[in-house]
Amino acid sequence: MKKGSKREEIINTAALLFRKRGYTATSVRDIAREMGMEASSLYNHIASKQEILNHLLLSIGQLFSEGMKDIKTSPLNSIQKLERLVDMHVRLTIEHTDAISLIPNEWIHLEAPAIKNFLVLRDEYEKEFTAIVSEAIDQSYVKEVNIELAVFSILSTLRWLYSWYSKNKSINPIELETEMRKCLIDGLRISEHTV
Amino acid sequence: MKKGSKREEIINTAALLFRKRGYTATSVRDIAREMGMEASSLYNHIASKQEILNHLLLSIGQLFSEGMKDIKTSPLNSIQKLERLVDMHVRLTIEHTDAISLIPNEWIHLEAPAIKNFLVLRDEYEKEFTAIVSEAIDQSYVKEVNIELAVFSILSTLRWLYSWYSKNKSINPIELETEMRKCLIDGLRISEHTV
DNA sequence: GTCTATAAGTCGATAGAC
DNA sequence: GTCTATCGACTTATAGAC
Repeated sequence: MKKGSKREEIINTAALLFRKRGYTATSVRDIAREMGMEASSLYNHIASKQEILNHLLLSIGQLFSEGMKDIKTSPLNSIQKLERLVDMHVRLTIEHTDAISLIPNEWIHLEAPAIKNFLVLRDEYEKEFTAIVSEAIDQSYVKEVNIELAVFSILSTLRWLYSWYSKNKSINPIELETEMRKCLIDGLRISEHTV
Repeated sequence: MKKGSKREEIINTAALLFRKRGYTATSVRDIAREMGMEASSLYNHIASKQEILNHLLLSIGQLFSEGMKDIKTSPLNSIQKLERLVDMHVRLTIEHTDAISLIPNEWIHLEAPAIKNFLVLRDEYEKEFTAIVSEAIDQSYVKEVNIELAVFSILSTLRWLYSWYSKNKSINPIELETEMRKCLIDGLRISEHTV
């Protein structure tokens, strides 16, 4: 496993601590202790604690934006795009568990102007997600539901998947994608027509 | 609207601030400012900041436990119980939005022994929730899915509902229950047999 | 690039006057 | 029950020696 720069090590260490204790409750000294150095030494590699949070959230936000763009511009139909979105969340959750854990809550500790950049990225992502669900309804792949609530429901689970994955790392990624599509798109109930 | 005691006012004010800024980033002085008094005066009504968090999380946990007990011991069948659980989350979210917002993340800031009490309540609740889904599968109301992942998926959305509701308070509660049951149990996809 | 020392401020909580 | 004053610990971040 290739080792990153010391800066990257610090950022990854911070991500783990931010996930476990929260951004505010994690001190620069905590990060330094975990790195085996003094707090002041960290400042040779990072500008501030805030910069770490900013970097983590905006870089993971970029990954989601790029993934969304690829799926949106693909030749897949709307329901296939929806399935690919679920798969992308599963894959990014497995690859960037700690950074992703900051998305639901810790973004509130971003300062201006970083917080605005993050919220713009998030809003754009949700709009594009909503457009795909809307298209799936128009094309009769999906039932007529409250679209905003359906998108919220799917994204809530996908954004929290990191907490489930943290405790179940041995699951096969393909199986996780399959199960998530069942839970989020297909539904649990056995329809009366097929019983 | 009946006004509570000053202690209750403080706790409700703290809940709102904890939701918006997080427990750690909310100072006792912040709570006092919102109450229009000095920080030291709060201590005539509460023992500590930690006591507020403890009270909020354990009292809301009690409400869920009691609701679960009522549903579990009811004469409903398993799929009806599952629907009632969704309804209960919706109702408690509407009635206790701020306190419920602390469940996904802020419990990590509980100290011993309160944190253990909270986690015992939560684990019991999840076990009983899982048992009901399991029963629904055995009785062929629900498809054969990864039970733990399905429960996680449903609870993720229900625990995050407070954030959607905070921005959409005008929705009719009955409609919200109906839509959540569709998203979480029935599924979005139109099955091939019914098209 | 790492250290020691420290600045400048905030934290939760308490003492004691009124 | 509310206030002013304050304690001691902790916070992020910087200065400067090596």
